Amino acid sequence: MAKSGIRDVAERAGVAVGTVSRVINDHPSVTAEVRARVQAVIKELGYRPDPFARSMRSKISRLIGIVIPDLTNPFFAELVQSAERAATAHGHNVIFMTSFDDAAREADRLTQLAGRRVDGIIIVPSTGLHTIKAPKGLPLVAVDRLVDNVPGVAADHRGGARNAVDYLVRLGHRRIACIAGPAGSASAQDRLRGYLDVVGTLGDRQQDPDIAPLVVGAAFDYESGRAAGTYLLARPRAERPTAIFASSDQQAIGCLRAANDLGIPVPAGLSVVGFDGIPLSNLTTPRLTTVIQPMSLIAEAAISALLGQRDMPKIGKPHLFACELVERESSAPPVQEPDVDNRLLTAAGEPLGIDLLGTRTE
Amino acid sequence: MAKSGIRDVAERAGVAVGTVSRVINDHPSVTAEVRARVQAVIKELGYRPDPFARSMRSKISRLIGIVIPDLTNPFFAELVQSAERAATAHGHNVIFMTSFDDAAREADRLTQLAGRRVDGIIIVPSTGLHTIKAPKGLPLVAVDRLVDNVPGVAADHRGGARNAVDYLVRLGHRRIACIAGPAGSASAQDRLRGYLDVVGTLGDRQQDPDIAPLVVGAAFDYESGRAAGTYLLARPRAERPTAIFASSDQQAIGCLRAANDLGIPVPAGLSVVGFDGIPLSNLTTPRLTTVIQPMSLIAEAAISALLGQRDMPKIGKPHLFACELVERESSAPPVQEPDVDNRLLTAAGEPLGIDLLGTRTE
DNA sequence: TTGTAGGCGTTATCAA
DNA sequence: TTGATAACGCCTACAA
Repeated sequence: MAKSGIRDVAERAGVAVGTVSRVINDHPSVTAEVRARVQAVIKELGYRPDPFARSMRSKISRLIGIVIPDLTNPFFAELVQSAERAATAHGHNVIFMTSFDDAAREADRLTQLAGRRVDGIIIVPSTGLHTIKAPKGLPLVAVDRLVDNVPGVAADHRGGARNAVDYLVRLGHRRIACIAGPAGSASAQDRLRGYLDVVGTLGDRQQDPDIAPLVVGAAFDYESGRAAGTYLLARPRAERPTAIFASSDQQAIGCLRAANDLGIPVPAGLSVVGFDGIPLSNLTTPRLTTVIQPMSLIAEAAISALLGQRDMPKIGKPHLFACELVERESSAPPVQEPDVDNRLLTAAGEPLGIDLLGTRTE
Repeated sequence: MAKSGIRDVAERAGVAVGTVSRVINDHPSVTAEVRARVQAVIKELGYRPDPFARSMRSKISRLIGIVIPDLTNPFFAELVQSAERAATAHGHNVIFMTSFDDAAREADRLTQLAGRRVDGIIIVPSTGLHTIKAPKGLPLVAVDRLVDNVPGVAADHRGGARNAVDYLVRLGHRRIACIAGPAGSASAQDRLRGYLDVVGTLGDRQQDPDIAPLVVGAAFDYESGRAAGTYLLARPRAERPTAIFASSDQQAIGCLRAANDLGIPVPAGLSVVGFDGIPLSNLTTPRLTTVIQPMSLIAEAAISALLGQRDMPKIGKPHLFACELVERESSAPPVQEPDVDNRLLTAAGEPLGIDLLGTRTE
């Protein structure tokens, strides 16, 4: 049998096509009796409305686009998975795209999505982007990395970072280094700010050079974390940080690796705290103390903002979700150090690559 | 200005709508001059053909669906990413869906995809599935986990496993355990077969009970790997395997963790070999010796089979891609053992959960 | 090569 | 509440 259309159903049910349409779309003004009859016929004929014809008229695709820089990042993978679940719950499907963290490609993807007439777009902006050329009239929400001209939802990166570093301070650490994320990432900047919030108020820098910020920039991935960790740790013990706050779990894990390569025991000789709360963070050796972002909450909020049209965050006033610090095995109080001449430490105390917070490159 | 349609373009260019359509679709029978003029107008007006109207007529959506069990598995994440890249290269977009490894949900997703009129579907079947109810007339290709009634492309799991275990044997190991994947996974079965291929021909079992297969089943994730590893290693040294072949990198990494928890040094006291070649495998401590699957090749092959319609693997004759064994730091020759009474080992030599290869549950 | 017109399967409008 | 009918934007014979 040829696939049946709405008119087949109408005819078989003895009603007009309009009525069938109303039944399909749950329009209130249909008698219960008629509705039942029509639905019976629909089931009988195995009728499935054609999404194209439908969208052509209604201008609604029930499709949303999601663009992320890199699915290899487990954090984004979790985001995509959660978003898909939420979208499905709202009766929508998801077109997935990767920007490979490239602004040009990202712009192209956005255009494609607009061409597809998606109902909305969720985007994790590519690094370095601070403004997005959104197709006119297309709901867009930025997730995780916030930008200036688009509504956003994200974790409270700054607050989370603050908690993490504060925790290290309470543990007794003073020489706390920070592996910052890429300079172009808004979330990386916020985490760095959180770090500086705490370290900056740590006491009198004249008295104790150790408490100066020690920051090195790196990409978010494992390997960059390892490189940054190696850089930070490859110096005499007296100059070496006793704790490292990494801007991502992947960096932190790379850091663990670096410490291991250098024969530095964690947490005995070094405390490491990560950020994100990817599943793996709980399975490393030692298990990673980290700041967990409530990913599924964030994804759901983004989706329902996009689809529900209510609760849409104002531009410039993003919705922020609190993070949770989980204390695991990679952090501990610093060990007693052999006497050292503090004057030798000045060099190490100098801020490194601190221009990360410099002017934005529009 | 209201968004312009094909007739606006036609009018503005002084041609008929049919001609414009022909230009859009690269139909050969259009004068170069006319084509140029039309294209100029298209650009001038910023005209974008409506995909719905277009698909409604042509029955082609330029959309493909991809359904995987779990994006949290970095291996699948890489697959999705590669597939998206390949699909984009073919002018298609990707609708992404998660089955959460649940057959019912998977079936529902397939139905949805069919309803969307996608041009084809790539699926990593959920565990335990050996046959797929494919929507009639919809090109479908199974990736990684092969099923009986659908064309498939995957890595040569069995060959890869064989190489890995063979490598351990050449290193001098005899008591080689295998952490098998879930019983329902075809790829897990193939890897187990590869393991058995080698261990089964290892010599005279009557003479040397050590060479009997030692298999324990587990899910593919970290935690299951850790549990399985703990189970395998929590016995007297003399009965303990000297090498473990895990069916996934995640399992292997969990295993590393278990070994560490039990104070067993790797590779000095235990060799571990994984499977998949996820990025993380190169960043663990120690770096993991593993079998790398050529994911992007596999994804590309799947896409071009689906879209190119040529090179479509025959049902029952899947396209297999060779894996590469990379030797890293988690494997080494077994260390000299203290004398032990071999007769005590018989129990450990018994196959465990070997029914993994039993009859399929259709 | 180009123009014309019919129809794809729905939804929306307007009467009844 | 229901029915009839005109769009929706495009493709594709078929005719010129």
